[in-house]
Amino acid sequence: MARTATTTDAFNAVAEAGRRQLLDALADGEATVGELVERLGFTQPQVSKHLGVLRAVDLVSVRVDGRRRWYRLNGPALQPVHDWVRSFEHTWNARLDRLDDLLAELQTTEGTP
Amino acid sequence: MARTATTTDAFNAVAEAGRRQLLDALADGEATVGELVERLGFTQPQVSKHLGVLRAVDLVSVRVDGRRRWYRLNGPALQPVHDWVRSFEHTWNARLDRLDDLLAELQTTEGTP
DNA sequence: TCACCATATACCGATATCAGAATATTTTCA
DNA sequence: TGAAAATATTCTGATATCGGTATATGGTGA
Repeated sequence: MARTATTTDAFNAVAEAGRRQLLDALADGEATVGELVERLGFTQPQVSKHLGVLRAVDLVSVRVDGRRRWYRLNGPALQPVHDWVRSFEHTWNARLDRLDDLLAELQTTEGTP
Repeated sequence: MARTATTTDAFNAVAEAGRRQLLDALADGEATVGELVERLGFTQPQVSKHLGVLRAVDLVSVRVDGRRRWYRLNGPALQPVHDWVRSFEHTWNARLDRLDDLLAELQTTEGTP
C-alpha cells in the first residue's frame, strides 16, 4: 500500500503547497487556467493537473466558456478541515476558547433575529 | 521528484487519517504508545512510526519515563493550518465572518482589561 | 478547411510512503 | 544475570505522486 491518494479528501488535496496557492488565487474570484499560470508562475500542465485534483475533491468547480475554462473556488469543501483543526484551537488560545463558546451560543439562536 | 514529504509541514503530516486520530486521542492528555495502540487498534510499529512523523513536525512531544514514553499534543503547531483554512471561512458562513471581525477587535485590545 | 489558441492528457523517471513482519534497543524486576 | 516488557528501527514490496516534456483534444476565426 502507498500513501493516501491526494484525491481522497480535502486534507490530502490541500497538503500540497502549490494547490494551496491555487486556492488562494481563486479566493479573488473565478480564474482561467492561463491566468493562473501567469499569476503563479507554474507550468500550464502543472496548473491543469493540480486543478484536476482540487476538482476531484470538489474544492473547485469549472465553467466552460468556449475554449477556456473558468475555475471557481468551492469554499464549503474546506469545512471538514476547518472543523477538525478548530477542535484544537483552545490548545493555544484561551481567548479564542471563550469566543468558541460565544459562537456556539450564536449558532443555537440562529434564525431568531 | 515525488510527493511532498509527510515530515515537511503540519499540512502533510495531518493529511493521513490515522495521524489525525492519534492527535484526537492525545487531546485528552498525555498517553503512552501502548495506550494508543489499545485505544486505536493500530499496530505498535504503526503507532510508533506515525508518532515519529508527528514529532518531526513538532505536533507532539515526548517525555521519557523508564521504559515507556509519554506523548503529548503540541497544539500550537497546528496554528498554521488553522490560519490558512480560516482565511476561507467567510466563503461558507457570513455569520462567522462577522465573528472574525469581533475577534480581530478583541485581539487588538489584548492586554487592556 | 486550416492555422492557432487554450487546456487536458499521456508518458517518464525518481522518490517517499505505507502496512506488515521481524528484529533491535533499552529498561525493569526477580 | 537473565527474562520479560515497552518501544523503536529495519527491511520489504506495492503504489501514487510529482515535475517535465511531448502530444492530444477541442474550439475559433480567417
